[in-house]
This record gives sequence, structure tokens and C-alpha cells, in this order.
Amino acid sequence: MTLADTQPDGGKAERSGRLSAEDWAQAALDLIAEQGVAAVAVEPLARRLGVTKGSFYWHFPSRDALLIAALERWEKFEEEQVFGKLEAIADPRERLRSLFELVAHEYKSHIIYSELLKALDHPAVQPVIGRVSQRRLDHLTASFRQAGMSRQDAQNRARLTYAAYVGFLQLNLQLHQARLQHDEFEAYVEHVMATLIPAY
Amino acid sequence: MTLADTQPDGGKAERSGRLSAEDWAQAALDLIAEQGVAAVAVEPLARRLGVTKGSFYWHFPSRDALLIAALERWEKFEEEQVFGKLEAIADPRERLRSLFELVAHEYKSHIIYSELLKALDHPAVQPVIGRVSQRRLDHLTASFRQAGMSRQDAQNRARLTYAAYVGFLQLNLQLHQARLQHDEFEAYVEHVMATLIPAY
DNA sequence: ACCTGAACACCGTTCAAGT
DNA sequence: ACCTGAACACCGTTCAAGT
Repeated sequence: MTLADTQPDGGKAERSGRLSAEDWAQAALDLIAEQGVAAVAVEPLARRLGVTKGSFYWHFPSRDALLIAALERWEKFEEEQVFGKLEAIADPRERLRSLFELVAHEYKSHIIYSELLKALDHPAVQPVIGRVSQRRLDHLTASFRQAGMSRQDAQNRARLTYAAYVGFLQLNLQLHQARLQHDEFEAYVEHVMATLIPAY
Repeated sequence: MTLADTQPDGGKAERSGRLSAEDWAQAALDLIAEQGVAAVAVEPLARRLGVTKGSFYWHFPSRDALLIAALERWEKFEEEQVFGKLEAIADPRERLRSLFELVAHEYKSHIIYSELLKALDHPAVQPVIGRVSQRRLDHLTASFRQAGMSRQDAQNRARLTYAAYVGFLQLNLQLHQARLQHDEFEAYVEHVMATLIPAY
């Protein structure tokens, strides 16, 4: 998943002189990935798009409305991504292993997610992250349940697993001076799977 | 730990007419706990302290310098808090259990930490959180090592445990519509301890 | 040693006027 | 249907002048 992938035309379309609301939303998403949520400001965006900031307000009533539109765009894309790849795998332990591997190695696909976690401060970000998190929790719970755990254990293990995922993204951001080396990282992923995926 | 506890005089001292840099730093910390890092703005703070914003620049060269001073203040306090309570416990599993219990039940002491996690966006916040996280990781690694794990396993288990801690704080913020009920929460904490603390 | 008050830059928002 | 340009509010920053 690259940023251009979040754009239906792959980012290659020539825009005509005039802009649509989608153009603004996509530009905002790009900015989030590049510089974080705080960087989404009307005036810089307008400069980037080659128009004056006044024109922004024809498309959106406020900066917040733009943010919300950008986040909805990301959420839709995100949902299709994750659920598409894993639904095919029938065995729950296999599916969990694949999920861990996917999450561990597709670093790029987590850039925007990480940026949103950093900006949980913002009221517009919280509901989106909340919905995405809830869907992922439900998915994990179902898999642990299918792997033979009780309803309670499956739910708690899902919470623990997802917390570990979110926390790891945070730590990677925080301890970037102490980022794990390749072999060390692989060993960590193995340790996590051995600890959290129930044995046969 | 309450907010007033982060203030040496407990917040009850009558200020004389004039302010010190510490007064500004403490006011900033209070604001962080109440409304988050983004709320630390010079003009509102000046209003709150009953002076004009111009006077702020006698004490600090910039808003960022104020933020950094406030965070240093918190970091010092935080360090004494956590390491004071646990050093007395000799048995590593006991100490780990106590740590989990402490973290699970002293909700108030995590308010500022949570606020900082939400604002990881800000360059001034990252190094502070980085240092605090590194100290806690080291503490966890040492305890797991003493509990009989190999150096590698202890380090990985510490990473997983701390990631779970950070992630859980995030989830509590994110899923506030789905906050766990008391019994459900206790069951979750038990599950986490059973999964992450090595057996005898 | 600490504070005021006026100034300027930057960004969000509004709106009448343009094409 | 979309954009400009000027205006205003708000906050960060500077600084000469006050006590």
C-alpha cells in the first residue's frame, strides 16, 4: 500500500484547472502521511494546490470538515485492505500467524495509522480510530474463539493482542533511536506469536 | 497521585503579584492534564494567570521552551514515583504482579502519560516519552531475567509487556464507548498476568 | 526583576465580487 | 460551479517603555 494507492486513479490523473472536494481530501491525506495531522492547514494546502485559501471554503465549511472527509476516505480503503487478504484463510491459527506477519512486515501500510495514533488528541480522529480498532478486535476475538479458546479468554486475548500491536507501533515511534535490527525484530515477532497464539 | 502532587507546595501557595518560570511551567502541566498538550497556548495561559502574554517572554524564549520545561518537571516526578514503590519487593514475580496491579488501578497517575501519548505528534514530547519508556523497558527486562528467562526472552517479553501497557492506555482512550466494566476489567488483568508472567 | 501595550506574521473563517 | 481578494479574529513573537 502506497499513498498513491489511496487515490483511485493512482495519483496520475491530470487535474483540470478546477478542484473538487475529493482533490482537497486526497491532498489532506497525503499531508497526513507526510507530516502528520497537525500539518493539515488550509493556507499551506491551498498554496500546494495553487489556489487561494478562500476557494477552500466553497468545498468545505471548515478545516475540521476536511479532516473528517480525509479520514473517511482512509477508513474505507483500510477496511477493504485488511479484510480482503485474510478472509481466504480457513485455519484460525494460520490466519493469526498471517495477520502477525502482515502487520509486522507491511510497514508502509501503517504510516497513516501511526500518524492518527499520534494525533488522538484531535476529536475528529478518535471516532475513526475507534471504529477501526473495534473491527480489528472483533476479528481477533473470532479467530481466537475458532482456535479453541473460551469466549472470555478469546476476548481478553484479543484485547491483549491488539494492545500489543498498538503499543508496538507507538514504541517504534518513540524509541526510534533504539529501532530493532532485522534479526532482532524477527526474533521478537516469533516471541509474540509463541506467547499469544494458543498451541495445538 | 493527583495533579496538585506534581506541585511541590501542593498547589496551595499564595503567589505574590509576580510570577516565576516555575509558576508558568506548573500552569502548563495543569493544562496538559486538563485539556491536553494542544491547549498549552501562551495567550490563554496568560489570561488564566492574570497577566498579559507579553510578560511570558521574560521567562521563556518560546512556547516550545515552556512545554519542554513542563515535561521535564513531570518526568522528574514520574521517575521518583514508579521506582520508589517497587524497589522494595525482592521476588521478581511478586514485583511484576505488583507492577501490573499498580498500573491497572492507579488510573489517575496515567492521565498525563496518556495525554503525552496522544500528543506524540509534538517534537518536544517525543524525547521525554522515549526516556521514560526506555527506563520502564529496562526495569521489566531485569525482572523477567530474574524470574528465570533467557536474556533474549526477557527482552522480548519486556517489549511485549510494555507494548501491551501502552496499547491498553490507547484503547481505553479510543474505545471509551466500550470501556470495560469492573469485573470484566479484573478478569482482563488476570488474563494478562497469566499470559505474560512466567510460571514457577 | 517582571510586566504592559502596541506591533507584526501566520492561519482560520467570511463574504462580496469575479469568471 | 469554482475562484479571488480583502477583511477580521486569534495566537506566537518582538520590543521599547514602564514599575
